[in-house]
Amino acid sequence: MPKKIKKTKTGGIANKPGYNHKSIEKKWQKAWEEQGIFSADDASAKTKFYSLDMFPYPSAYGLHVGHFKGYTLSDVIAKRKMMDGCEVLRPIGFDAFGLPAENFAIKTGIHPTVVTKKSIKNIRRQFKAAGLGYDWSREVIASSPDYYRWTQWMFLQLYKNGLAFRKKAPVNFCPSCKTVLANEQVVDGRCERCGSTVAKKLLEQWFFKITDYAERLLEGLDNIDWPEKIKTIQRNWIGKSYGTDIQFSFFTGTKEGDSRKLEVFTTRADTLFGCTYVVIAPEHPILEKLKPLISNWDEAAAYMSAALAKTEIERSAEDREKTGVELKGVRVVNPVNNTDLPVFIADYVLMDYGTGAVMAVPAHDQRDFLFAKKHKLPIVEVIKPKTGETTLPERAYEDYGVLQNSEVFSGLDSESGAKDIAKYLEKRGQGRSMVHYKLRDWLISRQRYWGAPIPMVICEKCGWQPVSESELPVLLPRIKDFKPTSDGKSPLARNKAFVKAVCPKCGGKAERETETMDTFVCSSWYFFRYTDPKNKAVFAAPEKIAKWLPVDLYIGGVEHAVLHLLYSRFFTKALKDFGYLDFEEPFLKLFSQGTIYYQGAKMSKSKGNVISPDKIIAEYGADTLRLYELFMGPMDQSSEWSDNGLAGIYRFLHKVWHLQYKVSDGAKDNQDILKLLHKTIKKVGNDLDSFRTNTAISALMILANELDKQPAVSKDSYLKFITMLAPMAPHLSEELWQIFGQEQSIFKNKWPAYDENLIQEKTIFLIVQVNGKTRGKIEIGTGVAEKEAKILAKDSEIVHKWVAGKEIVKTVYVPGKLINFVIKP
RNA sequence: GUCGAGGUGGCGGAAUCGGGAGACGCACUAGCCUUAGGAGCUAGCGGGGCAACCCAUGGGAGUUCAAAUCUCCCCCUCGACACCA
Repeated sequence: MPKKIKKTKTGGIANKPGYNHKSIEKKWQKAWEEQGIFSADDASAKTKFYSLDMFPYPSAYGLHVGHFKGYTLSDVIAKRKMMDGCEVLRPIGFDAFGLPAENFAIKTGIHPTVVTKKSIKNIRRQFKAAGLGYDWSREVIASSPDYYRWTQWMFLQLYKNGLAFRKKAPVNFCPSCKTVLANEQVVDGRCERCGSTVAKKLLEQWFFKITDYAERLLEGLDNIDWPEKIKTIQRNWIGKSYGTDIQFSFFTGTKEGDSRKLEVFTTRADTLFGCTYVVIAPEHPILEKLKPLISNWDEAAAYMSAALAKTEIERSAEDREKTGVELKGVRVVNPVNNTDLPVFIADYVLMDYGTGAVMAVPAHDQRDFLFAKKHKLPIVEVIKPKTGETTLPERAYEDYGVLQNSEVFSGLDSESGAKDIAKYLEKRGQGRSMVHYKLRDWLISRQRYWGAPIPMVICEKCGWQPVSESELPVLLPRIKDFKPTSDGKSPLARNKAFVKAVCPKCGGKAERETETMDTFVCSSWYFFRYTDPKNKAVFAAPEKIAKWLPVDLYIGGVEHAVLHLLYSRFFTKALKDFGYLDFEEPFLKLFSQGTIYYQGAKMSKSKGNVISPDKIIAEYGADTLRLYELFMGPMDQSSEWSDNGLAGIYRFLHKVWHLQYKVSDGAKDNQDILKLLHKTIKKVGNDLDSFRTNTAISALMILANELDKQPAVSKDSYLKFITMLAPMAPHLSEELWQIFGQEQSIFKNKWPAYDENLIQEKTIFLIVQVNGKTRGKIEIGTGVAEKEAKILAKDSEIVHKWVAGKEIVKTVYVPGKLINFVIKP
């Protein structure tokens, strides 16, 4: 339990009202909404600014304070932009389909429709209570038919352009959620949602061909202002590698050989002479064709089915144990030296990367090394380390070096030798330079109820047919029995009325697809819909898209680095190719807020360490919560929640409130105060521009402390101070603004400008160092020249004391900063 | 293992360009005020030393008149990926 927090009393000066967040926050939230202060005007001629927050999934538990860090930051930036004269689009909605709502519904027995509606209402209330300035007129809810109609439309566009297709493949299946999952949703072999161990199943499913866009998804990263960290995660996920596809022909003992070829992929063609066997993935389709040649087929077949039955965890848990079976009766020929080599199947080779087969070079690849040791296969060393030191025979030597035992290539540097060997193979039609990616196609089918139905029907005669666009949406029926089953079928398959369909092509008997789409499909395009959320003719009118997009600032958690953020980029590129857009990167600038930890762990319902904003807001107010989260530290760093930290912020807001009683029209500020004020305006502006809210607040605290020491404060200075505070503590600032008789909202007011002349110092303190150690400072005029400064410094007591007659061998002068005398010891 | 981010008081952090280390806030200590204090105000608050001063930004070396900041090596923490050929 959080310990009791020290509270500041709300009273203060006799007969004058104290700071009461409860009354002012509710009042302004209502007023802003009624006046539409934060609504975007499509017709505005001002510079547009599209500020996007990742829309939340409507958790039944509501949001915790950790969620508000990002939302608050973007709210501050958006409000600042407004005050800078921009027309700001700041929408919000709910990612309402998907497993969290559905799993909660299954647990409680309440229908997902009901759960979702209730959860949305609660989170909407939380957003409003935090003073987040969203344009509620543009709210989108992904589970509502006028939204998912367009999700289905998106599917159809992808289908028509060959980017949505069915494929039978080993897919990830979560036994607890009873559905297949995308690669990106499997973390460490476990379901991202429930943590169950994911099984492999061979199923025919719907995929989006994101792999077609691998290169563009990679290239696009170079031109967007995203954190390097997230770009790196995406680059690694796409996983481009350059290498060579090499063809090994099968050796049958005859001169003609066999017309069938085995293609392997390698990034190390330089090691080809060291290849002593080849390995094929157990799922490789070529095995079926080789069956007649394989004398130990039963043994091989047993290994294949065992490999398929293994989960990712089992397969990687056996990390060092390299199992496999030799395919007796099959051998291949190394194209460079015509030696014939044995062929193995082993599950350390993956089907869905490269060609699903590798050339094994035990001397120079650790995995092959372990396998060769275990199966007593020859190890041929073809690279001599340049340094003369080798890791063999303990382990494979994997670095580059000088080629040996490689016929004409011996003696070459192995890194360039790889290119020479690749060229040699290419000339003879036995290989080619090739690029492979780790990225795999996006599996979007889900055997679950709570999602957008896939708009396809299967006809007995015509096969799979898309539902006509005019028939959309394919409505998700409200069924009572929405629980998933283990038979691999969607709950919708049990609903006869839904399944029954007519073929759009021949008009004959057909059946509707009963699977629903991955919820990440819904979130891949929602930022377009915000620009035109009620349009019934198109997903968003072209002129609205042109007006607002791309998104200027997207703030959200790093957890979507390879999920939502990759999928959305893919959708945008595809829509551009279909002719709907003229840009292909949706989010120009991305910022990822750090996680808030509590009691040493990420806040989560399951760990029981969540802090609800409701409680904090009730006790201290939204402004305190906001300011505290902005003050905790750099916004991109994770930090630990501290109950005590709130108190300091609460005190600061009280101070700001009570300062109003020192303000009078007649009061004039002295030069020091004016200088500090203008310095603060400059600093807060710069800090907010670079999201350094912690130092911006610090600067405002310093100014407040100084103002508090004055007997009186001018109205002008106070209002400027309040204006700077407004994006961060909107309620208090608006209230004070109002108290001083301002008519329009503070957010319609301009961000204050600073006067450079007022900031200019007339004198500076020149730091005096002796041998690089600071020994004091002297006050001199800013215009003082080097020569004069030196004389003044030498004349000072500091130098007299520390130099004391010793010889000055060198003087370093940094204008306006310091002077350093280097003396003989 | 690979890649990425980081390591500064009792704590969160500041130092934006290589130029006074510790801003601002929390916690703590003393005093004032108060019927009371979990309020407010004043002062103190990295370590050592009576002091002059000395030491100090994970550890070690280096560059420099000058290093939290730059270079090299090492240690630790967190995050991402992880049999990717």
